[in-house]
Amino acid sequence: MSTAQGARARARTAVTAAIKDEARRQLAAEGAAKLSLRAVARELGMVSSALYRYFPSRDDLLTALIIDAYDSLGAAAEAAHEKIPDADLMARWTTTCEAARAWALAHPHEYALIYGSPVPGYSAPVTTVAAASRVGLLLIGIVRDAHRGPGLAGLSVPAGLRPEAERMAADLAPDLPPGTVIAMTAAWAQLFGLVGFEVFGQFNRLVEDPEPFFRHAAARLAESVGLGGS
Amino acid sequence: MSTAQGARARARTAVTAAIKDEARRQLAAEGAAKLSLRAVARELGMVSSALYRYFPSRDDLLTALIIDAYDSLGAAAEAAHEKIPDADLMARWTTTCEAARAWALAHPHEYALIYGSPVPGYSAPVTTVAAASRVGLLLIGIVRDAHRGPGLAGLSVPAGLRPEAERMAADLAPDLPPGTVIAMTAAWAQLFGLVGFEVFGQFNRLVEDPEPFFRHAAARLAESVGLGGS
DNA sequence: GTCTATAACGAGATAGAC
DNA sequence: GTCTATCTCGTTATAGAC
Repeated sequence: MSTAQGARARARTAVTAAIKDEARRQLAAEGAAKLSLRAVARELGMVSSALYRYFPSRDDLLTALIIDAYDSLGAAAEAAHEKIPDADLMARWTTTCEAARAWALAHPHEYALIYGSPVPGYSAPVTTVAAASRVGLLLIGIVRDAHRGPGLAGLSVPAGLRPEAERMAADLAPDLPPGTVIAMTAAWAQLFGLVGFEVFGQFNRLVEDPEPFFRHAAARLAESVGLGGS
Repeated sequence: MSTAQGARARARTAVTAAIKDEARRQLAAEGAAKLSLRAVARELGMVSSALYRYFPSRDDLLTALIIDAYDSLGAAAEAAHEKIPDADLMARWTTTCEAARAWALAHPHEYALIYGSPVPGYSAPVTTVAAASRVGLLLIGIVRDAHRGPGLAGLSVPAGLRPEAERMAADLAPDLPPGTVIAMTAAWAQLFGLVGFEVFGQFNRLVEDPEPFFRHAAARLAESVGLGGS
């Protein structure tokens, strides 16, 4: 794709990338709320109006950064996951979780952008959901493979949650038991609860060596969706 | 205490409260990053320098808002918890979790302030930790009571986590088994992972009725620290 | 002593004329 | 695309009212 580009298109992608790089730098320094097209332009030696040829608005630049962050996280998780043998379900799960944690620690400001407080006045468009789902889909795939093997019992759900569980299963993974889909959704949120607490400093002065702590918590999360022990 | 106040002191608390109220309003509208002393003063019909009689700096105002938020959350959780009979450990746990969720949904911007992305350039002082620990202490108390009863087995920890587990137990709850302390810390982070995903909209278009979903997840969290079933 | 108001600083954002 | 005049901000020094 990039080899087939003309010079004009190549220049355009280069400038687009430079804009996003500078925007990410500002994200780290000032936070998403203060991201300003003018400041990005100034730092790049451009005039602010020139930026509008690349991003029609500040919100569109934000959306691009969000999609990039989700994709970067998703790609990191997928790359780590691919190296594990298909049969080792538990290792596939924990490796994926650890890759998500490692990415978040390496990119705390982009992590804050996608899993932190919403940016005031900004509402993410539907265009972001595909990228946002990548880690979740990876985890679903692992649990799906576990259910292909010998009889793995579905997890139970209380009566009041039954309709929601069935609706969610139909939406997300019709081949999985509803109780498992519920447990996976919770595990997904809980995984990012653990990651967020570490990245945002909530564990400071409390957990001294977060890596083995996280490793253990991720393994227990796997059990909560029916993988491994329990 | 407040009845023994003179007129001077009463006026001072009233102005302090008005400043914080207005600051909270701006928090909701613009986010913590854009909290401005001048804007608060303007809205109150004061001059910005007058605010320095009440808060020595913008960061001190932020700190006060953070402590207030933690205390408000803690008080809500404690009030809900108090109504449950001591013997019903599972209900004490789930009620506390549900109170935290309800508070977060009712105060999303204050929730973002304490559990969302860090405010750029601001670092929370140690003064905040007492208020920040209230919910955690509540949960520890429940599990402690569970261990007072008949033989409740401690949870296992892998060898690599053993030293950390023992250090954390010594710090947080010397009377609880180290594995349980680890599990509780993870459950605490996971609880706010669930709450945060809902408050920040990550469950939009995914979980239609979050209340029974959360109720079930909180009950399963209780099991993960050794309460009830499992 | 306790407060509020005026004025100013240095730094940065912004809007509009050119 | 550039320049300038006018905003904002946090913060301080100072002077005066109660």
